[in-house]
Amino acid sequence: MEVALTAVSGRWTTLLLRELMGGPRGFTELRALLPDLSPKVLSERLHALQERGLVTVERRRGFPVRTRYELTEAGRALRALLVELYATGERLLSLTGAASADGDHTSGDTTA
Amino acid sequence: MEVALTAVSGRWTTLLLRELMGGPRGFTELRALLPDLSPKVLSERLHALQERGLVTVERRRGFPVRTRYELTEAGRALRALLVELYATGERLLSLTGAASADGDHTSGDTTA
DNA sequence: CGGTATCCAAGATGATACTG
DNA sequence: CAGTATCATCTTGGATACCG
Repeated sequence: MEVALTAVSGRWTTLLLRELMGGPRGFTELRALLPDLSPKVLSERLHALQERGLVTVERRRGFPVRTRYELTEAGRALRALLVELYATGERLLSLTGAASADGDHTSGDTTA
Repeated sequence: MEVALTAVSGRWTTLLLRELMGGPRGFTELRALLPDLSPKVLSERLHALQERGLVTVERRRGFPVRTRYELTEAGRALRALLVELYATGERLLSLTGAASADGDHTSGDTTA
């Protein structure tokens, strides 16, 4: 559990992984997707993900420089965990009586 | 995802939840189960879990004082997440080439 | 038994500015 | 475009001692 928790822990990490699940992204592109994430922290997260073997980087020489961050198979293996985090979050919100975080799908039934 | 992640984040939190999954426990009992967890941090975790509605406390007057910490329904709703954390951890370990944490079910192939 | 109060060391995070 | 360097600060976790 430690390794899984470490993989997704740290502020912005889950959001960053979520963006990468949608396909390869560049540095500035990620900055735009996550506007409140400072370049320093983004850089740190990306390096951490690389060290854990969850992300690979591909650099295209030329001008301007192009970089692509892409999930490895191990990185993609986190999808089920992210889904479970989301599902558990929803369950918690309904059990503890808070409002849903995004659109209104608390309507009929959140018990499923 | 934030709420689910918050629920299980923090050092010792998953281990603490794991113990509580086994049934109600007392403070000193938890200390014994998690020897390296200081009383201050245990106290903090327990309060945090209460604030999030994941744990309830029952105090028995008399002597000596008896306290029982018990998971609420919301707290028990975390079981699936803990299981997924474990499963994802295992998957990560085999994909990134580390040794398995428990029994050997890495048999097939770690060379890829 | 069941905690709380203090103090301290480390790490995480963020703002800002600068480089290739 | 794609980062790194620096600095200040907030948050965590742990050791220890003490209280009801």
